[in-house]
Amino acid sequence: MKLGQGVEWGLHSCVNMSWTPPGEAVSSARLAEFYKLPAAYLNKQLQALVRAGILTSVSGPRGGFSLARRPDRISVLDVVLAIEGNDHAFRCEGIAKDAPGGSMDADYARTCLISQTMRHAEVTWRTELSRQSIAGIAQSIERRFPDARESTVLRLVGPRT
Amino acid sequence: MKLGQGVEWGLHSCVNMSWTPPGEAVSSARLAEFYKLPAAYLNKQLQALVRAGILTSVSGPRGGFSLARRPDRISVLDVVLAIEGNDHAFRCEGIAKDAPGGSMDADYARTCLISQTMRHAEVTWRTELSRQSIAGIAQSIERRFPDARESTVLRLVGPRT
DNA sequence: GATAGCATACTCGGATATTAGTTGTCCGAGTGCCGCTGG
DNA sequence: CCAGCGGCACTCGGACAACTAATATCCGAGTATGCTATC
Repeated sequence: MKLGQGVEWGLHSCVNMSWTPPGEAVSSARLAEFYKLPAAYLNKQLQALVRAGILTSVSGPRGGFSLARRPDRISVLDVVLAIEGNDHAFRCEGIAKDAPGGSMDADYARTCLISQTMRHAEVTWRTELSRQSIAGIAQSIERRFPDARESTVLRLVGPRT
Repeated sequence: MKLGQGVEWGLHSCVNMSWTPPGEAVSSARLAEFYKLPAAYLNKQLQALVRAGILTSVSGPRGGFSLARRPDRISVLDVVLAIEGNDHAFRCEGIAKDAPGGSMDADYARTCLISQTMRHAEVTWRTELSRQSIAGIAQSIERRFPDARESTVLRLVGPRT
């Protein structure tokens, strides 16, 4: 059970983009320099967020990424599923259907108690993540580090002219 | 976010072993034949459970694996962690310590709100799994399929002489 | 007939290939910006 | 001085390579079993 690095990058990027003024796009190169990350790979991860409808992207100069909807409408779960894929963590291959008494083959995921247990635990995990939104995290950060927002915006979009 | 196949095999094997008479060991070959699985690979997974203290193993004829403690003392989480490793799913690399205001470098896992959120969700997942025990699952299966236990034991240890 | 010794078959355990997935890099397509040219 | 136009720099997007982890397999170490030969 391991999550890809892109989840962390995607979440941080979304929080940062929730602070940038609307209409201003942030390029992946800028975000990558911010965190000292490989720019092209970060770009690749953000592409997944675009495909999931979380971000919008524009090409060309002054282009980049920006949130596709209000940050309080983007849950942490949305970002995780967009990057990791929405497959279930516990892949029940239904091995018991090959077992001797395997006449109960219909859909093993329901009848198998082990599968049910694992699925239920994963549902609680997903529910917990769906409760937290990008906006909520951003607010918590602002409360704890009052100048985080200002310094981040300054570094990302540069000093406003 | 993906769990290895060994988790499913390990859980099924533990449930089956909770039904076998105490003192009787079950070989990995027998379990593998039961589920139509590659025997050597299943053996490898069960080795991890032995290292974690969940199973005990004996070599030689009439040898095999058996539960190291009462099945109501073995949680699903124990099996999952034994096979998957007890690392956290969300690897917080502390990317923000490279960010401009990165003086808050001490231990980023605590101060980073994103890390906190992911960790908290994982804790609920683990808690849910720790509530379920091998014995509990076995009982539920027995309730739903009354003859599951008998047929399984018969198939695993053969007809008792 | 009983017992000690021995070959044997069976088991786990770890070392070793093979495959899939993640991580990282590169180049092309598209787009807005800037300067140049002509009126 | 102003409008139109062409080159250009910058961006995303997807295709390609390197590396890591999961999957699958094989052979050696050890042990209880069952047979055999001897007393």
